[in-house]
Amino acid sequence: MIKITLPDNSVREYSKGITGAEIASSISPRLAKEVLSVTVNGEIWDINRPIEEDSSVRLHKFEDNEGKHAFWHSSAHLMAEAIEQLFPGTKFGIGPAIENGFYYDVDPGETVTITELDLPLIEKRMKELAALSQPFLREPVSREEALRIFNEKGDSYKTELISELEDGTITLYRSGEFTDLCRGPHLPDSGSIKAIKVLSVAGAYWRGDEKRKMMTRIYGITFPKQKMLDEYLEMLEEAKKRDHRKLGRELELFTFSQKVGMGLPLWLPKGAELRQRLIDFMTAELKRRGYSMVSTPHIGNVDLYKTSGHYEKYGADSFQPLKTPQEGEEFMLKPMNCPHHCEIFNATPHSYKDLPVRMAEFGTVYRYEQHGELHGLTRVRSFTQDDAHHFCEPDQMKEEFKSIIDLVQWVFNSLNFNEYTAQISLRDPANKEKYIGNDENWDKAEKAIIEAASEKGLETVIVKGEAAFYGPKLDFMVRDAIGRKWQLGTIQVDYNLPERFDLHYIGRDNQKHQPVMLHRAIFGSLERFVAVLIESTAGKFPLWLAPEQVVILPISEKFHDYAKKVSNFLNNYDIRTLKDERNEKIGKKIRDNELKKIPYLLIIGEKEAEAGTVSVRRQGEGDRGVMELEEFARFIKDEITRETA
RNA sequence: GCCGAUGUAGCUCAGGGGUAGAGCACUUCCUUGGUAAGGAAGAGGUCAUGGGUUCAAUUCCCAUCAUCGGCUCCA
Repeated sequence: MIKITLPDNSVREYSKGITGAEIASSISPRLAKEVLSVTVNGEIWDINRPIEEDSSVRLHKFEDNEGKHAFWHSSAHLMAEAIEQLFPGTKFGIGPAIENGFYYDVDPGETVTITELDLPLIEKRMKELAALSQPFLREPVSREEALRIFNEKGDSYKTELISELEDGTITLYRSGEFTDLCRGPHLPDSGSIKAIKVLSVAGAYWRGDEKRKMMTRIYGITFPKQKMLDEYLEMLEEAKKRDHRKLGRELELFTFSQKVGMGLPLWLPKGAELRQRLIDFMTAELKRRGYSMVSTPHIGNVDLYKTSGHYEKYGADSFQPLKTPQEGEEFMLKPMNCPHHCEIFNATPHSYKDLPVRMAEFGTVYRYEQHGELHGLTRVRSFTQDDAHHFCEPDQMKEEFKSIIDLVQWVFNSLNFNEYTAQISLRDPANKEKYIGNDENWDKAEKAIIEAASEKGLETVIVKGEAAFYGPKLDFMVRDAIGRKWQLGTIQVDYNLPERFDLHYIGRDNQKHQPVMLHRAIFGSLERFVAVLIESTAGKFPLWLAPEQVVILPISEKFHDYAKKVSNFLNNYDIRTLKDERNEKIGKKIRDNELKKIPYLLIIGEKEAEAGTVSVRRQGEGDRGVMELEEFARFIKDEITRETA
């Protein structure tokens, strides 16, 4: 007998060789039906793999990530089997489960291309194969044996992978006619894969290396129930409606022009106002928090970037320097603000008593992004950072970090942004020579970040090896409507620039000392932030940010005079007001202005004109009843105060 | 930059070797209306751009550009 410890710390005795599936059925028949994978002593296993010793065990259903993982991983094998049958001779790369579904990278050979038209065929074959309920059979093999099998198949990608694996750890999984190199775990059989959608096809470099072969990546998703797939597809459709590129056009916020150039956003009046309001909001808070605003030009001498080191590292992949009539004089469009800010720091002498210096700028920068990478407002070639740099003494670093985390939390809370994650990026301890700055400083900085985050109650993920070469960092990430991850705010420690720009301050000992420099952005860039804001609000901005707050809808021409009076009245309260005086019926005006997502609609007719009132309607919520003019103005002001408090 | 797809009116899209069509938006007229689409008429397009095939190309072919889905990169 062996002892099995369950997550609730209860211990049950089973005979040696018991499987996860059998444990599940000993607990409940329902669990037995739903269990997909099992964690045994921290390792995820198939549910039909015998457990030979005392273990702690966790059973996973589809609702758990571990369960989904097995489900989708098996689905990837199913898809590969379908592809192998439909496109004989296809070579296979990797086919993992991902956050939403799975993909498989395949190479169908030089003469064959798999296009969107083939996806329904693959899907159909997958459904046929799933219906066969083929078991996924685990088979440990020697490396030699594995190489022989995949050499025979001509699967060169697989043999490349195998040759990097340690002998004795290699397993194959067989399902139907398909055999794959795979660590597992898998479902017992394909029968539980009831709902299948092959989603899309894309190119992907083998092992993510652009020098290597471009493979065909096919994405799919599956569910145990058709209803779940329907809901997922519906959710995707809904998400598309929130796409900031679509809403940006519909709400007349921004546009792009081929003539101006790709990736160069043009802010339309309503978008520009929204953007400005964010700037004003942030500026007011920065002043309260001891920042000084600075302003620097859009270009800088090439020598500036040679000093900073950016020219050497990124110069070739940047917009190329501008020349002037003067021989040998070259300027670069600024790709970041920090070198300029360093020179501002250098412009005046500093005592330790002045530190920390906090220097902020809404600085527009220009980066040459590759064509294929441009994406709406989230990836552009010209954008405005809410950039700032803190210059402080080493001992002040942690406090500065905390103050910045506090600011991020304050801003995100003010905007009802709850769905963000924070990632701390540290050095790769195995590759310390990749980084500049000494060990002691790095240790100090990494410790300061971790402690600051924990003291601010910020939940973080720590990733080793993701730090910049010049220092560790803390990034704030959010997801867009389709679930893609974007970085917004960032806090980075920099040991490079203070050194290169020879920044210093006079310490208590009357000696020169080098300050620590922190880079930070809260919005990240206004462009990306607005994009994320559009998608998270579906274009229904909070009242204080809405380009138009109130629209007045007179029932007929007879009430245009009263509409003007209402409009003037609200304007005196700085409430952004529009009138819809088109010759249309009130139902039509309501519909059109609801679709424009203007927060408040005021309907005025005979009753209102006589009584000096307005009939209030909240976007998306309907009739709110009649209010006195002043009452309404106060009501609006209160809402704004609540939002920005 | 790479793989695949797409490009027709301001927007969403249909069409197709013989110089273009719908709905919405727009303009004018009728209607002056009470909480999500009143009616009529009209205007609007070198069918992304440049080549080629053809008696004839917006349609077929090639290239370029842009957009979309990914990959790579991201100070």
